[in-house]
Amino acid sequence: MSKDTPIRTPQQARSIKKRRDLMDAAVRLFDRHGFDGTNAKAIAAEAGVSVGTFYSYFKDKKGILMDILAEHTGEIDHSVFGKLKQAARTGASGREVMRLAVKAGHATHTQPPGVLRMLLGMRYTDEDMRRFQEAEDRAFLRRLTALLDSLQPRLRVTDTEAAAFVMAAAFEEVMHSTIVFDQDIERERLFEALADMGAAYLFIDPDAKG
Amino acid sequence: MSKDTPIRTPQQARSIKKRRDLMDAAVRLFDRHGFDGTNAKAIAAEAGVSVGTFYSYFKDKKGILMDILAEHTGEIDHSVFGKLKQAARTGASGREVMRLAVKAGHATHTQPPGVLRMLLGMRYTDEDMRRFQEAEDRAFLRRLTALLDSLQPRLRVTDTEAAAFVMAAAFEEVMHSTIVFDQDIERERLFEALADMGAAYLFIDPDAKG
Amino acid sequence: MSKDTPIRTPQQARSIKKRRDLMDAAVRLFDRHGFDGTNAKAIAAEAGVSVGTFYSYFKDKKGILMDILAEHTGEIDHSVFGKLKQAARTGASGREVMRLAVKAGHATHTQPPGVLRMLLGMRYTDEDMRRFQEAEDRAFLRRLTALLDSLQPRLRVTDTEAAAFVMAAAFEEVMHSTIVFDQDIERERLFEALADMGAAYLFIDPDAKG
Amino acid sequence: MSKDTPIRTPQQARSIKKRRDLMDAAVRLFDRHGFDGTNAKAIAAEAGVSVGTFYSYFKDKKGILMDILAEHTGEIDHSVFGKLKQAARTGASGREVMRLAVKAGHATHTQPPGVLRMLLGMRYTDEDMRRFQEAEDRAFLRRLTALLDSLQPRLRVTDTEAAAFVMAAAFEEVMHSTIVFDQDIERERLFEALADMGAAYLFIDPDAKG
DNA sequence: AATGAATGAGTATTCATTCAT
DNA sequence: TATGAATGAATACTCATTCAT
Repeated sequence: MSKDTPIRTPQQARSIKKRRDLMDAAVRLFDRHGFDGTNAKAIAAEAGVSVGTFYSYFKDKKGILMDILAEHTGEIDHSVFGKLKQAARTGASGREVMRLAVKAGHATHTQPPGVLRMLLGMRYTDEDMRRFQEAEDRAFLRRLTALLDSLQPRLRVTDTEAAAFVMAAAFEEVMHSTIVFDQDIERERLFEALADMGAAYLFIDPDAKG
Repeated sequence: MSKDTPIRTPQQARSIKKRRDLMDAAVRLFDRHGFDGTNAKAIAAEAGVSVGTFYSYFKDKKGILMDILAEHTGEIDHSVFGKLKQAARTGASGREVMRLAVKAGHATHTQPPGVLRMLLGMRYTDEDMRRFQEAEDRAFLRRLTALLDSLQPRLRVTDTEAAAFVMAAAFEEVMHSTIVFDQDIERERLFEALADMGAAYLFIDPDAKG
Repeated sequence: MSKDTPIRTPQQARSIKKRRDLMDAAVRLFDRHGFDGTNAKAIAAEAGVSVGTFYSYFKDKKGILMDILAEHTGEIDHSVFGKLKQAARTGASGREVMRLAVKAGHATHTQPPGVLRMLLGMRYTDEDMRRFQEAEDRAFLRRLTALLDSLQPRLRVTDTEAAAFVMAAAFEEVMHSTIVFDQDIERERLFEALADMGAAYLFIDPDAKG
Repeated sequence: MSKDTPIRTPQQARSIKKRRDLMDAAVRLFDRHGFDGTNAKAIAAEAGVSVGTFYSYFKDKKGILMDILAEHTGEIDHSVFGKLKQAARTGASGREVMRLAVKAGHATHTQPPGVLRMLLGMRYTDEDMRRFQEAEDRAFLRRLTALLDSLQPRLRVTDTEAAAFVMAAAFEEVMHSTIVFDQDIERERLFEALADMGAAYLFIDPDAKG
């Protein structure tokens, strides 16, 4: 019931490496076989340790997933919004800002495709995952809305919150589609269309220098 | 695969009804508990028949899912594209066409939310599902591209294929989000933003009557 | 969550036999290895069926135990109290009644020693078991108290409830000891002492005919 | 068994304290969670040392239990039998002796209820435990028999060995019941009944002064 | 003396699917 | 046609114990 066994937060170099190894192994296997298709024993084996060791570093099979996830979070926003704000401030046109956004959005998706697929799937399947991503989405939307607000009065949209939502939706879906599904259309054309969409939708004069 | 007990394609009225009952039962349970959370025995029980009977109507647990899916397909395209083409031909403005599209797109999602969630999740999880939906998406894109082409020369986009993709992506994601996830923003505002996005992105003069 | 899979209550002869076989197998293994030392797979194997079958007849590993237990219950009280009341009514002396009681109490313990040991152990270990046996004990005490009351005015005890408790405690412990532990003293001497104790403790004149 | 790292028998003060701490910690946890519900790591943590240290003081998880047990042994007999013999020698009536016995028997159970429950359960479960307690019981019976013999010719029982067994059984069971199980009857009534039983059963004239 | 990281065997339970009746 | 009893593989997680440091 009230058992102890707290999860080890490694300080020693060897411990840190082992944790790293386990997470890398997990990413490898999740990428190949998905979450349900991967079991703790296999992760441990792939990392060259025993199951017991796995469970001393991670509370759960889901635990290691959340930890992997956490690594990919936070950096994202900073890089994306940082770049865009700076561009807007230094006189870039709406179209240029959107092209940057597409590039940044793409750069953001660093996970192996299989991992991304798994993550996306679990949004619909796993309650914790849904909550986690919902929180992330909300935070992202707040920042995007703020960014749009800061671009006024160059914008043609007035409900920036809704506009942010629609833009984020379009971006996400296009990004994910190009990564996890086979597409007939080359990625570059899609990215260009995406940037064009943003430029035409959001800006009064997409090509006017800021 | 090469089994000798082929799946019954029911001709008799009673058989047809039983098949119907099973599919309805499955939808009910999938909606409540998802795909993995529902077992064949439970579906049979909910439909008031035995597991054996279930397996004489459907090859698989996945089999019934695919059959359910198949029902919801085809009708969709017709209704959506039919309405839009007619509107465009009878002098609707770009904005009006987009508003119609949003409405139609929304009307298209007739499945119970839980079923939609399950379906969306399985896109990323199940190979067969992915293939099925990829095929559907491709067909949809072809028709949407054709629709856009038929709207020339009123459009500002030239790569209609890419534009169709981006529009479809935005629509899908917004629709799905509003159905399966909790949103802070009211649906109507999102729909209006979506229509506005399409109008501004696609059309040279969104408010000009066709 | 709300899965179905109700436990099969067998009507067909073959089913009944299988259930019987499983329970007999379980008794055999519980007797030899105790509850924790026996796993469902082993019970199934001993009964010549698969684990799956085990779980279609019993909810749980504890389920089969409770079912085994239930078999040994109820008959007990009837036989014991029936005999004693009749003896008292037909003029038996206090001592004769007590000798009967000892005999009946002993006859009541029909389980194999290992099973009894397991059951006794689980009283202290398993919450469900504790509750079950507490309920049984309470019922038993009520009946025993009533029996004593019906023997008035031949008794020297006045607080029949407490007397019943003490008598039951002594009986139980002696019975259990002689069955599950090694004793230096021959069982017959213990039984005679037990009857003598009851006679001297409860009755004003233990040897007076009723 | 033939390992070369023998269990430390502490001579230094610090060692003795550590051993004490571990045993106290174990008692605390055993009381709360039982034997199976407590693991070596938890005991070590509760005592503020490492698992390794635990295993340098005790051979086993069972080892610490046996050591705890050993502490509670021996003192018991002395106190109980000492008091009773003295009372009998100084003119107490049979009833008075029995009342003293009840009081002493009760005072003897100093362990926390959870510990007692665990111990009682393990009698039936663990071979070592059974042997240990069997040995204790035998020794206790020998002394009790001797005590009874010393009370002759005031006794009505002749087979003092069997009488001792029955009395011990009744005492033990009543004590344990009142400690580890919920009872409807107040302890005092049970204790009075117990004393009355002993008086009436053992003594020719329970109220005659010795 | 002390630490605590590492090991890995062990177990209850579910469920898709088959097939004898 | 229909039944539902039977199968058995597959999986997450715990914990007593060791031993290199």
